[in-house]
Amino acid sequence: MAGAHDAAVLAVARRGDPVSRAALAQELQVTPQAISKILGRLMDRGLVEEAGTVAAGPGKPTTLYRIVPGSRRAIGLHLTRSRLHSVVVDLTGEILERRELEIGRLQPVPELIGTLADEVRALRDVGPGMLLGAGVGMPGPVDGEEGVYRGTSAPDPWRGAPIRRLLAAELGMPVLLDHDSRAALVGEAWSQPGLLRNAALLLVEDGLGAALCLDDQIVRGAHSHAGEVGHTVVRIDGIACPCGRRGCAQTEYRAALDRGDAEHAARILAEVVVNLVRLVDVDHVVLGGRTVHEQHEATMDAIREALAAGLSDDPWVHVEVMLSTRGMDLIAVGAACEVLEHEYGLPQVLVGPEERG
Amino acid sequence: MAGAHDAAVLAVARRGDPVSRAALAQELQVTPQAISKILGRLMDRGLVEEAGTVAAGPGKPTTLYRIVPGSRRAIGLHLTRSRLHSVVVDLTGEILERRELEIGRLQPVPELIGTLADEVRALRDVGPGMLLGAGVGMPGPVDGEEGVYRGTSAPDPWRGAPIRRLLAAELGMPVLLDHDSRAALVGEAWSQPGLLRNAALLLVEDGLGAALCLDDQIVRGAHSHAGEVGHTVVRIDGIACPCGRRGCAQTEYRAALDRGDAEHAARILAEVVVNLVRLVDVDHVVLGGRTVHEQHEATMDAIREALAAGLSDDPWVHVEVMLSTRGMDLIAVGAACEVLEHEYGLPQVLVGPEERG
DNA sequence: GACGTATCGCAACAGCGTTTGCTTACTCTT
DNA sequence: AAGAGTAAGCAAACGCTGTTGCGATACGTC
Repeated sequence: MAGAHDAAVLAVARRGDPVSRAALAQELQVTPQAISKILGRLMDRGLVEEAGTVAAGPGKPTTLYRIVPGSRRAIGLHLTRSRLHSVVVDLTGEILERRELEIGRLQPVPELIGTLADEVRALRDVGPGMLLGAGVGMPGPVDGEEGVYRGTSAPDPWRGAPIRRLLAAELGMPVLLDHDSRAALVGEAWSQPGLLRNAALLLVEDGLGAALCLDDQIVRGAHSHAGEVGHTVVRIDGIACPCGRRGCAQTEYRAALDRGDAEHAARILAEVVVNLVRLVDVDHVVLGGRTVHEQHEATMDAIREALAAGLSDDPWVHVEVMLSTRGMDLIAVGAACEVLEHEYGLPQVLVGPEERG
Repeated sequence: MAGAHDAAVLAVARRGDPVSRAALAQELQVTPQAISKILGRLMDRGLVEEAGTVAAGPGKPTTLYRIVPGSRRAIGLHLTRSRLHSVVVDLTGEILERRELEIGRLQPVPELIGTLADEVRALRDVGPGMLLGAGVGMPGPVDGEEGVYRGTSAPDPWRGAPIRRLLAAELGMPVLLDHDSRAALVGEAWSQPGLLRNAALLLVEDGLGAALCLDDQIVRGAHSHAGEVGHTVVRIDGIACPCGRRGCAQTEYRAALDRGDAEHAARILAEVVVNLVRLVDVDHVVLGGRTVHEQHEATMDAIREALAAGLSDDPWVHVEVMLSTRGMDLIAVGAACEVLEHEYGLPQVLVGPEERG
């Protein structure tokens, strides 16, 4: 696990307040001496710096350390069929600049890559620090490992496009591609380290998506398809869905909205959340996405109510429901944070036989 | 990650066929020299032995190694309100002996501990090898970390009982406690190493339970409650459930069975499985438990059909549906395998800030 | 019997965290 | 002002694990 402790120290530093070696040693369960070596490495890389000393009683005063937000940057793109939303963020995930582009028509893949590359180039020189690369978040089935948009069975010019490889070749920098909801959760977790060890994010845009983080690991699944919660059935024999089944959450939700029944729509989201909590037992649920943002209070109330009714009332099973801290930038910031996470996050756990492809 | 490679080598050896150093080096992505050291350690502990040589062409013939099944043993208990099923298994998870005990009435906790301990003592001296400890699998909310039966809000003499601590004290050996479905999945994964990297197990006993393994990690969740799939809603506004909500899978399933509609019952299980696959994207689904065993063919067909209908038809999203390999011993064997896993499995991943409680 | 080849194993080395002992820097007491 | 007490930090040695280099061993072929 090379770098696991380095990443953990960086995660603590990202919380904002300067920290002492002793506090880090306490939190990571290693000796202060090991923290010295870790901080030495991080300072050599320019990621961390000294932040003065505090004297609290007798003895040598404690040296404090803090993260250097401006030492690294990453670019994040949120791609949909109609718009392209772009941001540059610093090492802590704070936005340095933001761009917005309306896409008039469905571009063929080579043109799309050009459009994406132009946006990245426009942000390339914003802010200080080393630019690590660009992340792209988009809806629909995405293979994050391969960096390919899988698409559905329906005809689609983007289907099967190896976006990561093409864009990386075009730009000459590292590129990551992921599902929009997973990107969003990575972004939320990056800026609130330690809080979302076991969390789910529900993304309500045109469709309904989810992402899971269990034991500090983002769940991608066997085929990188985890989180397709929109076509989860909440009402057997319910409304027919284009996917061929009946009673899918996404279709029921949209039908309720279309007939003006916001209350019932909120209730469907609530049932989805409760089902999800029962299955994987997360203790934090984050809501995000364009649609939910408009009526978030009512939706959150409905979810909290359903959780209270559906779960055991013991205090040790409390589930915190919260709104995304990033608003409309949620996915673009998340895509950028995937790049940061890739470089400076906890190493992916992939042990066991035939560990790497 | 102390012992991660040792555990991985043991996992490969568990598959049965003797293996060479070169093959292990290839599979674990380490040098043959490292495999030498790892095998040396494992042989010192008696877990592995040489298994002859084979000469395949010019050069020094390859030495083969195999696991020593009789070197270790573990005891597994499957506890329900009416029965106690016990097994001893060897290091590979094979059953050495099995016992069955009817429990006439609901025993108070001290008496229950005595009953459990008696069964363990009866199996204590069966078979060769070092006895590692005992595992207990039981239905209902169980806190595997703490080894406590949480129970529901309903009055229950077992509620809050620290079974692990009490039984360990009584027996003077390590004891593990876990949810029945999680134990079952650990058992299945132990005897088929490498196959169930991303898998779900659906356990159909009196209730409906599930367990998840994602990226080779058993999912326990924030409160050790993961897998409570029985009270997942599959039909909003459906049949009233004792849990207070309507349309819970477990209640709908039982209602269908009670009115003799086996086909609809199977369909409900199928919807649960499809929902689960969509959310976490597992590529293996294992079915187990008393109830499903009687009609497994019909149930499995229904699930396969629903998966084919509900999932994209692309070949790279195939989901394998299989029946438990252990029949009625599923949970008892799984509980025993939790002990083996605890001792010789991949180390639990718990990195990051405030990593240990 | 000499030669090529593949496996095996010893020895030195490298990364990372721990242990141990000493130095530094500050406060409090006399 | 000098000394005692206390906490933080540094340096070197060590342990564990896997890697690299090189020589030893065992087999086939010419």
